[in-house]
Amino acid sequence: MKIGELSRATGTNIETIRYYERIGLLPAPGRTAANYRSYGDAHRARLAFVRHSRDLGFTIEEVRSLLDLSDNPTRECDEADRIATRHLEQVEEKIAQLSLLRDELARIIGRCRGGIAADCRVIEALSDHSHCENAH
Amino acid sequence: MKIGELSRATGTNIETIRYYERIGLLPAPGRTAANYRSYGDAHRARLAFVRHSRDLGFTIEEVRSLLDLSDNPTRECDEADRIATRHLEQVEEKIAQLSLLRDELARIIGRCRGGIAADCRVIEALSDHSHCENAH
DNA sequence: GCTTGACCCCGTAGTTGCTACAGGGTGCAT
DNA sequence: ATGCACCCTGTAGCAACTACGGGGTCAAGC
Repeated sequence: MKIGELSRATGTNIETIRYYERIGLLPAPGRTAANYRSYGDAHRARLAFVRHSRDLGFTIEEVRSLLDLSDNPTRECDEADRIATRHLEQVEEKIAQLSLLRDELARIIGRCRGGIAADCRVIEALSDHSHCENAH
Repeated sequence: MKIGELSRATGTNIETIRYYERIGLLPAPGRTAANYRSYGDAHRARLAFVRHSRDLGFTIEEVRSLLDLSDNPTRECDEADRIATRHLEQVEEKIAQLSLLRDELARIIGRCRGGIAADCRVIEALSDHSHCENAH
């Protein structure tokens, strides 16, 4: 298939596919006589793996390691487990941070009664960190 | 005070302070005879406002609008409220997304029993989106 | 008086993960 | 032959910094 078809099949921007090839995440495919990229099922599966991993929030470098493991199926999978576990920890930490943020924002907004900026609780709260309840 | 002192006082990288000045978020301060930047309390307060807003996740452009309101205290504060409310919605959406992610990751990792990559559930789950329970 | 070190200056390039051109070629239908 | 959709390459842009190279300034210590 040509790049446009692969793009539609995987929900990936064409520019992104070429970008992945450039940084060595996807192998360079064969070319047609007209120098068009020509992909097969293996390419599609690999790109799906990449997209799925990226959607789950893994960095490009993490995806590279995971692909590497996937390419060498006799290797121990400790590393995949380690990468995923560390990522899960990061996601959990991010959720905790954002929850504090959400509470702080809700508290700030809740105090605003409209009117002019001089009396605005949002502006005031931003000016003075000491009004905060959480560390952020 | 000089830039290093302001940096320590606000917990802001020196390069970041110069960057904020370059993009017009902070006013250019006076200079000493040796051409060193010289800051006063007003600068420190403004930078604290910026840092606090950035810590709360507002974009630079949002901070610009909020600073503008803060500089013009007779204006209506509807806009500050609108910016903060929209931002709160975005934070809540992000938390919801990350929570789905966390569940999916936990589910994937929970299935891994160690061993070689050929049998690794993490790799398998990444290869095949159909194993997922959530849309992401 | 001269060096050492901490601090400051500027301008530019790098980071992550794409996305968007500009300026061209290809392939098929009308 | 001419329109149109599709493809190619290479480079530049985005956010929000961060790092670097190559210099100037200033007080302290020998």
